Formats: sequence, structure tokens, C-alpha cells
Amino acid sequence: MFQIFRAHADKFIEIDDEEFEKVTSYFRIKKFRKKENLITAGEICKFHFFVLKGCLRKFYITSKGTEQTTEFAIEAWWLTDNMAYEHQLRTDFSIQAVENSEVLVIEYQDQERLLKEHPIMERYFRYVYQRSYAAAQMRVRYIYTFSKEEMYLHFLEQQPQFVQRIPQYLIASFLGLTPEYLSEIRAKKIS
Amino acid sequence: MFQIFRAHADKFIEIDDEEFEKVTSYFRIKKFRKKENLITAGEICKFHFFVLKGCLRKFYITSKGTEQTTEFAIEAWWLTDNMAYEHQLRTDFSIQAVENSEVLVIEYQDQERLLKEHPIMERYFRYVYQRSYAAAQMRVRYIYTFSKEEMYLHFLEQQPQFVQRIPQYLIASFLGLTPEYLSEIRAKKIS
DNA sequence: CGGATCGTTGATCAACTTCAACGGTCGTGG
DNA sequence: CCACGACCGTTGAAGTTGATCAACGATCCG
Repeated sequence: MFQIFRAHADKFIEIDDEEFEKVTSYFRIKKFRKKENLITAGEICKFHFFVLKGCLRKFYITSKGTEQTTEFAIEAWWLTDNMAYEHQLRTDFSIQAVENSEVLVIEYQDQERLLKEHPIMERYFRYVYQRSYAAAQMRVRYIYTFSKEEMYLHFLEQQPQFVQRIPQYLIASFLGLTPEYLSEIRAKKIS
Repeated sequence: MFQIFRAHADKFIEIDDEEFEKVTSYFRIKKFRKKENLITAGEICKFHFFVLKGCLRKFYITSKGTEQTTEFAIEAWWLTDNMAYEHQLRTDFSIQAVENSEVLVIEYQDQERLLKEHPIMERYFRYVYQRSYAAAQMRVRYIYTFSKEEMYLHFLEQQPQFVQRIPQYLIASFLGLTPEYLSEIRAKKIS
């Protein structure tokens, strides 16, 4: 059950089987069906998710009433509204399963205890956040550099594994353009 | 000299004077003059900076040949090209002093040694990256939510301390709009 | 005092959105 | 297993936002 998590941890830290088993006791495994919400806007953001199988997305409702997807997470990715999670506040994001999914769930208080009692996990999460932060910075850069059309072509090229799994209107929602315009870009490309 | 760093560390970890002093030995203090580069595009990204006094910005040159500023850093902020730093690669960002500035500098290898020998600093950097990541996520959200005009008004409101210190063409470069359009927005607002 | 840099204004233009309408497809209940 | 409705992708016309270009005035600093 925990192999994917173990493999991910092994990339960053050295941990023996005994301690790893203790670490896993802080987590629950949960399954969610396609379109089911893991967290709904308005709730306290209690949970941090690690995807074992499937695909999640995080989104919010814009002032115009449309859904804006800000992140996808597939196998071995962490996901939560970090700002709300860290301060245990209400989130205005929802997290939803894009496919039937299986995730590790940890609650904020348990993650705090985990870090206190297994300091090696400070190192693990330091790496996780460090890389996530670097990726988020790249993302900001791409948004500023590329036109919407280039954003899509770049996404196609860099993340083909997403394009196959995710319906087009969610890709549009993630890239910040309208489904209509995405459709136009695709038509242009094919011809 | 190290008070600001100490105060920042105290927000996240408990560390006694003796250990803190050892920690500081991994850093150098350097001064940079306005417009001087701390790192120049094309170099290996060896350094991580912590601002003691002044203001830095990170920018790159777009395909159109203009400077795009992606981050400012003022007192008690960390700054580097995290992706290039982490993998010790060439960066295509430059980091430049916006004002005469005083910074702590640590080299990648030294930061690695620091973390090995003072595990408490894993916790410190875990917090630093966690918060930076959350802030970067908020940033992405703002970019998607707000029009350019709203971006400016929001920036005015949320970061007045920057607006006073930073020339208008750099604010435009940071917000991702042209100086001409920013000028138009300001004119509209005043009338 | 003089030159370079910075901020402003206005005209034109491109990128992208909005709205409305239509055809295809997927899944659900009968 | 079929039929129906909801959802999804596409197309085209009209409208908006913001970029580009050029020119000018102000200001800063050596």
C-alpha cells in the first residue's frame, strides 16, 4: 500500500523499515470516486493529501462564477491549500478527484506530531516544499513568458501524461483560457 | 549584524545562542550597491541570499528582449533561483540590488553541510520553503483572478511598503504589464 | 548645465473573451 | 439495450483588454 510513498521518501532521506512503519501509522488511506470532493470550499483545511493512485485537482470559483483550476496532482504528488492548512483556516479552494483515486491523508495536528517525533521527516518535507516552491516559481515564469497559445503547446510537450487523462475543459481551466479559445488553438495546430 | 536573521529564525525554531553562533559561521555578509548584480544570468547559481537591509529583485530577459521581474525581496526574505540552486546549474535569472543592500550569503555546499550538522535548520528551512510555496501559490491565483488593473490596485493595497521604494517601471515589470498601461491605470484612478 | 532615464499621452493593433448556436457522445433509467 | 438528456467540444461574430509604437515633458544625477 505504501510503496509509492516509500519510494518517494527514499529519494530524499534514508529511513529504515522500522521507523518508516511508525511514520505510516500517522496516515490513513482513503479512496475517492471521480468528481467526489476531498475538501470543499468553506471548510477548515484540515488535510494534506498524497496521491497513491489517480488524479486530483484543486480549484476555486472566480468572481465570474467559473471554476479556476490551479493544480493537478497525480501519483506521488502532495496536495492541499497550503496557506489554509498551515494556519488551520477555512479554505476557498475545493479539492476534487478527477479520476477514481486512492490517497494518503494526514491531519495537520498529526503532521505536527510526526515532525516532532520523527525529525528525519523535517528533511523529507523540507525537500518536498523546496521542490514545490521551485516548481511554482517556474510556473509563474511560464505564465508571464508565454501567450495562452504557447502555454497550451508547452503543456502538451512537458506534461503529455496529463493531457491524456484530463478532459479538455479542465485543461482550459488550468491554463487560464476559455474552452472556446483552446478549441481554436487545437484546430489551428491540426491544419 | 545577525539580529534580523536571528529574529526570523526565532519565529520558527528554538535555538540557543551557542548553536546560533555556529550557524552564522556558515554565512558571509556582503554589501551591494544599487543596480549591482549579485548573480548574473549564465552563471552557476551558487548562492542563496537573505536580505538584512535594502531590496533585491530577480529578473530574466524575455524573448522580446525586455526584463521581466519575477520577485522582489526586502528585509528578512530569502532569494535565489531555487531550481538552479538546488541542482547547481546555470541560471538564466539575474539578481540585482534595487537599493544599496546588505545580505547574508551562503553557498550551496555550505548550506548542505549546515543542514547535516545542525538538523534544527532542516526545520527552519522547511518552514521557509513551506511559506514561500504557499505564497507562490497565492501569487498564481492572483494572476489568474485579477485583470492587470486589479493586479496593480491589489499590489498597492497589499504591499504599500514596496510601492514607495521601487520605481514604477520595475513595478510594471513585476506585475507583467507595460509601463504605458500602468501609467494609464494610475491616470484613471486619480481622476 | 546637459544627457540619459523615467513617466505620460494618444493612435493603432493583436490576443483573447463573450455569447449564441449546434452536433456528438456518454451514461443513466426505463 | 435503447432513448433521452446532460454535458462536452467546436465554430463564428462581436466586443474588450492590454500591447506596441512614437513622441514629448519631466526629473534626476553627474
